Amino acid sequence: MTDVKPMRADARRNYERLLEEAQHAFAEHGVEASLEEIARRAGVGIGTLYRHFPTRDALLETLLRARFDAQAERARELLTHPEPLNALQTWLAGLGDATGTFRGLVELTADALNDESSRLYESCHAMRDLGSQLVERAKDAGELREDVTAHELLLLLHAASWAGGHLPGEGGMQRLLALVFEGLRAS
Amino acid sequence: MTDVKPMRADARRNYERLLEEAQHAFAEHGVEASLEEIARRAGVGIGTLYRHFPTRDALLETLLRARFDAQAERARELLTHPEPLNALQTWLAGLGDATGTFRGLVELTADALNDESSRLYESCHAMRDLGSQLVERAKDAGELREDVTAHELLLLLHAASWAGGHLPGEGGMQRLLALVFEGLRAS
DNA sequence: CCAGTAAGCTGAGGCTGCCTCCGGTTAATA
DNA sequence: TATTAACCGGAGGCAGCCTCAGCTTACTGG
Repeated sequence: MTDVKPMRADARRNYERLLEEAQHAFAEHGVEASLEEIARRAGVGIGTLYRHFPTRDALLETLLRARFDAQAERARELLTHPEPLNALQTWLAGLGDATGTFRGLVELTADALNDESSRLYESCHAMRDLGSQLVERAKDAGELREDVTAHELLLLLHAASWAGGHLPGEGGMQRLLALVFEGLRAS
Repeated sequence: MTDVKPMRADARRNYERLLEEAQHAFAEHGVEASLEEIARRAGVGIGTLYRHFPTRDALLETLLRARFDAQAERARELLTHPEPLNALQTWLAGLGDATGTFRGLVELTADALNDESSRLYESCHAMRDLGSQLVERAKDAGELREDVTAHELLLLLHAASWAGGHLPGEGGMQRLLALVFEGLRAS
């Protein structure tokens, strides 16, 4: 079906240089990094960047797909963890770390969850499904309130990740996520 | 001390036209709305906008200061509310509504909380202090866990507000805030 | 009422970034 | 080695940011 012709050698070279530089640029300047700068650093015309990645999202998506897959794999492992709620929390924390790598990435992924036409929506499909299974398992075990949805939890995670990015030190997200899971009321 | 000379009549007129248009523009397009567009709609050269508001933040701050004051006033009222934790939650919800009016505003205010040199930091000082008093009161009443700080709570509120803005319908923030306050564990 | 002047106004211009398009280049193929 | 489809490059049009030098005008005191 989708048996793509192999790329021409120069094309492949440029494609890979672009991905490298994009990774650096996004890590350093956030998801709004200048595309022209990326092309420049890759030693390639701006037109070439657009040929390979027609939109900024397409570029990001290519960089992120591997992570989504890894995150899905992690969920599969955690589905056999003896403590369902802990497993869920651990998984969410990992996801939070992943979305914290590029400044501004959380916004993108949060929006992607509500936009079925987005490329990112599609490419994190498997991951989301496995996340939902973790949620259901925690509910079935009576460890998680029944009225909360996987979608809401994912959003809460994104919120914690977002907030962590707006805190000076490291590990803010972990602390906030813990608070959310433990609750705020005095025991 | 700060007895400012009264503005020239034309200056005052322009200043007010600019604020009006800025309010519209930010409400419609979020905090990244085009400043040139604002100047254009106000029937004023771009230079005039920059004369009155040297930065985008200065413009925003002028628009927001009144809200901060109102929010501080609200906190003062709630300090006498019979249920301290409820009072705190109510106050936070109000604050969340306020930061939800302009798209992108939450990011700004969250950052301002960590940047003492920012104009916004200063201008929401009184409001923050009163918020802290609400937190202390809830702790003293034994309704709120002792180990959470006012700063963390404010950040959680911002997180919920942020997330609410990334949810399709209305009232997402309220729901998420409630979840955070009630906790996630099954009862 | 008028002239002098500080305060205020303007918008061209330099910069950066986005994205498109088409003439020129080159890797693959036979 | 000649052919050609695939690929590359970067000029150019657009929009937004911000500054600055030259012009205009509201106030003032006489």
